[in-house]
Amino acid sequence: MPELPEVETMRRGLTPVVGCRIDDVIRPPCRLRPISLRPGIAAFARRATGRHVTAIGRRGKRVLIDLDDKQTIVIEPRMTGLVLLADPPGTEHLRLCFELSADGKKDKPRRLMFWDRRGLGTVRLLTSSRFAAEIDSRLGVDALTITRDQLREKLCRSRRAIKVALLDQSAVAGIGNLYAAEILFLAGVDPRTRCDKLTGPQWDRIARHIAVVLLDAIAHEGSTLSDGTYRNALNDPGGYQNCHRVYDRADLPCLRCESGVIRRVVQAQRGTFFCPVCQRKSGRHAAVSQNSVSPDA
DNA sequence: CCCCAGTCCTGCGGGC
DNA sequence: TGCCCGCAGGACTGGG
Repeated sequence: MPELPEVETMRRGLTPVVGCRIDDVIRPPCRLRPISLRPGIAAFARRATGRHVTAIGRRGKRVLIDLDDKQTIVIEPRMTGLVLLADPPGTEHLRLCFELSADGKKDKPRRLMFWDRRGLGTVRLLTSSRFAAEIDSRLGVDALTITRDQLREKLCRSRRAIKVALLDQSAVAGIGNLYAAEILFLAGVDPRTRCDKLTGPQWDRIARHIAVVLLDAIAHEGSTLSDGTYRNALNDPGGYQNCHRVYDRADLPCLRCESGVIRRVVQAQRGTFFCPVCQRKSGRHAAVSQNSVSPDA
């Protein structure tokens, strides 16, 4: 499931597309239900064809492709979407193709593809005013740059559990289910703790470990789970799955304390993984920062 | 406003 | 062996 580190890795792999011209936008034949595409394919192709790509960006879990007339293509991979320059894992889930040219420049990609096994992903072509209305106004500060004070100000009055609040993209953009679990583990905070009950030191540790975990995951090029779906733009898997401390480790011993057993509970209909020993509600337990399991050790 | 449940979707694995 | 059902969850919507 692409979260911020996976989408950032996609973005970095897509930079060769900058300078390319979009020659056509094609929805390949697909027996499955079509993904959400706005506007429809005819208007999408008409508005994008002939435009040059000026930048590849990212906001939260969305890939942004800026065009030379201030339009932006916004791709949301959601659960299983991939943005690829290399050939996709298979053609039956290929959802959208951008045909590219580069005015004789060598080594430029000829196609950019959106592949999505489950089809929950979306692709939109937005004008700058629509971008402001649909992206800027709805997403919080990007998780990679949010400060402790911004995070605390945004959430400290909420009665939601901190794990649920971290998934709210209008508060902080980019954290999903997997990284929320890893962040709260390293911060030593029980994921069920209400935001309005968190102490100052706990906010410090949460904010610090948002950056620690996301940067470390980007350095490993994201997490490719056991279903093998996630791939970067060149169809290569990430490596951070080998660094997970709690996610998908229910009933296994805690890698840090070795006395706790990782628990799985359900919060807001999503699985939450945590160590009941290392992550106590009292907050008395120190963050996991001096241990070999931790990235900042 | 705040928060939760339901919805979309496909592939996979457990149970029978 | 094969079928069915439940589960996975990001983002949005509707309702309490």
